[in-house]
Amino acid sequence: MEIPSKYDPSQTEDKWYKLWMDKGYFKSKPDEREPYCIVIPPPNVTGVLHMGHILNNTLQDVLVRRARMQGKNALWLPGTDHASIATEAKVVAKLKEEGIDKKSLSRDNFLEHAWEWKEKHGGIILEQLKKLGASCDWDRTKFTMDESLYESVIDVFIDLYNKGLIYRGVRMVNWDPRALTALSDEEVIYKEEDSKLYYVRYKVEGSDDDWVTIATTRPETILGDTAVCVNPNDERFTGLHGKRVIVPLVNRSVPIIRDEYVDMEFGTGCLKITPAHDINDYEIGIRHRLDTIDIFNDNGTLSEAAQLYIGKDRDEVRKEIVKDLDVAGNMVKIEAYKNKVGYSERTLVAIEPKLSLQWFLKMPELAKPALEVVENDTIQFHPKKFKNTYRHWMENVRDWCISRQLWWGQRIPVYYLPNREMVVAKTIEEAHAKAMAEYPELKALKIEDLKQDEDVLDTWFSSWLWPISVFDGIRHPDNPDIKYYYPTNDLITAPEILFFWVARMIMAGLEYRGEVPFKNVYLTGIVRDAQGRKMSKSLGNSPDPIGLMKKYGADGARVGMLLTSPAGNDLPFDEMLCEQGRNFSNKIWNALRLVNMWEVDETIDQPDTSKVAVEWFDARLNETLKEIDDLYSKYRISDALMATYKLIWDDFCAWFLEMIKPAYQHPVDRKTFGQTIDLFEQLMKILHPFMPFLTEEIWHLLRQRDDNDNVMIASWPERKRIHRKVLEQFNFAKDVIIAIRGIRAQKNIAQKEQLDFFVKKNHKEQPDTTFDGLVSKLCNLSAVNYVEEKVEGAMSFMVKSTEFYIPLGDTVDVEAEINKLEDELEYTQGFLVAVAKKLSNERFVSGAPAAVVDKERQKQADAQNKIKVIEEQIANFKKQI
RNA sequence: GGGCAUUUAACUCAGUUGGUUUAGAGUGUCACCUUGACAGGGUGGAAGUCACUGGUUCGAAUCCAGUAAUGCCCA
Repeated sequence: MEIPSKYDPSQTEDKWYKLWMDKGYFKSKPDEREPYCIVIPPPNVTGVLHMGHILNNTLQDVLVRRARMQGKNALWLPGTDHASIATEAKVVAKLKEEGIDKKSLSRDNFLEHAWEWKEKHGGIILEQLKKLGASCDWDRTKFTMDESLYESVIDVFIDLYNKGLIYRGVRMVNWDPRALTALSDEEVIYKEEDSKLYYVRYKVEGSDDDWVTIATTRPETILGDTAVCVNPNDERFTGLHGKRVIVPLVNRSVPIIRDEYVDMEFGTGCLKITPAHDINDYEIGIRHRLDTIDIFNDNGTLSEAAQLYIGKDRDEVRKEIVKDLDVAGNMVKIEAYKNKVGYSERTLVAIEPKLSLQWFLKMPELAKPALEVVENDTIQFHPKKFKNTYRHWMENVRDWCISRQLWWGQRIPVYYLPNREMVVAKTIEEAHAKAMAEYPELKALKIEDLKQDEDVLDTWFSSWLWPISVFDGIRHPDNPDIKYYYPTNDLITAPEILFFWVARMIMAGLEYRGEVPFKNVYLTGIVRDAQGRKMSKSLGNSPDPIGLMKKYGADGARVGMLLTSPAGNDLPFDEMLCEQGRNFSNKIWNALRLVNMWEVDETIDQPDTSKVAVEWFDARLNETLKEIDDLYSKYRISDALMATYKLIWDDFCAWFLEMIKPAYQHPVDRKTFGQTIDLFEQLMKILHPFMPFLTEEIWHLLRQRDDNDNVMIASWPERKRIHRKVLEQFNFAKDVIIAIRGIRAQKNIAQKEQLDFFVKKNHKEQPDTTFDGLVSKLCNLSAVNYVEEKVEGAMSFMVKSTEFYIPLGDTVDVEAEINKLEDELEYTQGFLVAVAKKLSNERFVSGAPAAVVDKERQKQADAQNKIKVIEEQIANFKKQI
């Protein structure tokens, strides 16, 4: 059969993925084997695959495929989260396009639209993961709004409420005036921007012409001012203590208060205080018992409390109030100023700090044990440096605002009663019964009188249960799945969500299972473009992952992503890396073509050269396998890939196949052929986690296979004892071969021109001829001749302390040789000086360990010997001039 | 402003508790090779004051201090 010279992934990928699926190889159910489990960090249901997903999911697939090959019962459990804000925003936008206003819909009606949208678009990203080769157990796909997960979230809310960990409070929250919801700190993106600092003067009450000038970036909030604050140590303002000032435009009298929070250097040293609209002002307000005046409506327009500009948008009001303050004679000056403004991650509008009633989860009690398990390495972070970051956060943790003013999500199970009390219950019926029991005075209470909280829970309040709820371990803590798969093994995610996801999963795991949710956390880097910018949709700087897979093959893309992505380091992505991945595919493909086209002759014996070659490569494979296993155990995945890459490209293709290659149009012996196929198979197993499709294709082209003989379920190679001696022998031979090639290159001698070759015997030692045949074969030598004396007029070189000669007759350029030898002499002498200096140092000889000193002595002897030989050679050449 | 990292070849990175020749890899680059698996290839080169300054040590890319630049997190 004719095999094309280029590997074509489009011919293989879908075929093998389908076979793996049909065979049910991705499926897992509890049995007596050791489990290995990864739960996917659930991608946003609105999402499409981006480069970060490729990186993250390739890593997971590598780990899970290897674990499966190691005989573990491997489960990679997929799913998506409902992403309340993002999804709701998408659905609202879609309805708007259809001319439907969200406000005109009932809650249930809206949710119908949302579910419809989810059914239609929610699975895209999972389908894309299949293209990547992801070996997830798709039958177990979960969604954070599935009934069992939904109910788990509600159960947990009720439980934590009953434990006194959930409370309702007024807090300054990050308000998104477009999405009309509070956001967590993590959902706010701060951007530095050019804005302005406005200097506004307030008249001192009761004075004729005394003024106080404040500086602010937000003049529109003046309408909500309830104080002006100075630093008590600021001598400029001692005369103002106890006085009051008049807030411009609204003419409200407010006190001048003193607080050390005020930075005397900043602005005028005088700070206006708006407790309802600034977190710091809010805290000062509490300290000084100030009034709070909330001047904004939820949508960012001004409320009646503002007295002026009622109903106008905050941005509009800023422009108007600047003019009006100027007209009123209050505007002193305006300066250019850079400050940081928070924006909503989802809707991209500026965040409004706002006081509102929200639900909170107390963190300190939950955080303490969650810190402990990381400190004592029950959970290990890779790389370790994130332990510090984690500790810092956990020691300064703040209560978690878990309510969101949205519809898409788990609705808070709190019911308000006509008597302004509330009950927490799973259903309205239960709430009713509970209310009747708790408040006997509400005899006539009807179910309709109960009003459920309008808000839903933060999406992370679902995700933090993910490793438990996907196994239904909240509702049924003793079910076989949760008992078997929990704790899971590895979690692979981005450092950005270390706190608001990873940390909280650890808290939930300890709270609800009494056990950590995973043992290792691998933090990936962030995929950046060539200029170091984070890849994002808005910048449009991300390549299309599906396009990449088409162009370079899924295997090529996987290798490309992994090649330079050590854990925790950012990855400046370059398509060149995928090209390298694709080239690697092709290299392996062509190794297969070579082996496949050999004709096998049953009658010929195995040549010694092939026997030695097989011995060597087998040793080399085992040596590298040990290294690879070790790298995996340290989660150094890109290093494991590189070791695999070099084993295949350099050792197998460049060295081994050349060693055993029969002469042109000659057959190969049965034994060598069989051993080669065996070794090739081993390599495909080792490579399989990285390049699942290519390896499966090659596996089936290497020999006839039974129906269930697929590399995906083959067992990971067992390590054998490493034959060290043959590795050393090869390394020596390799140096000799490289030196001969160097001479060929330098002298422009074609490979097909045979060379004579002499080795000067070291008198004391019996020469080791093991690799002579291979040196001869690979370098096209007439023979390897051993001589007692140096060969005159020949090109020569040294490996260790052995001299080699290649007579080239007239073609030797004596002068060039002398120059080359003199360079080498100079280097070796320099080296010797360095070594000698060490050895002449009394304190080195007495202070350093004996082994180190011995090594230095050996180096010295080698160098001295080498210098002697080089000097002789130079002298010989000089005689010829 | 506070905290945590990072800085090694043109690029991306290794370099373990200080001692494996005067620091390695992959990619790129240069020269040669239209060799029969592969030009998506082969062979052979070049390329680094290990950010800087001091210190500790017989010995420092490695440990310590300071400086500078960059990144991330928090305020």
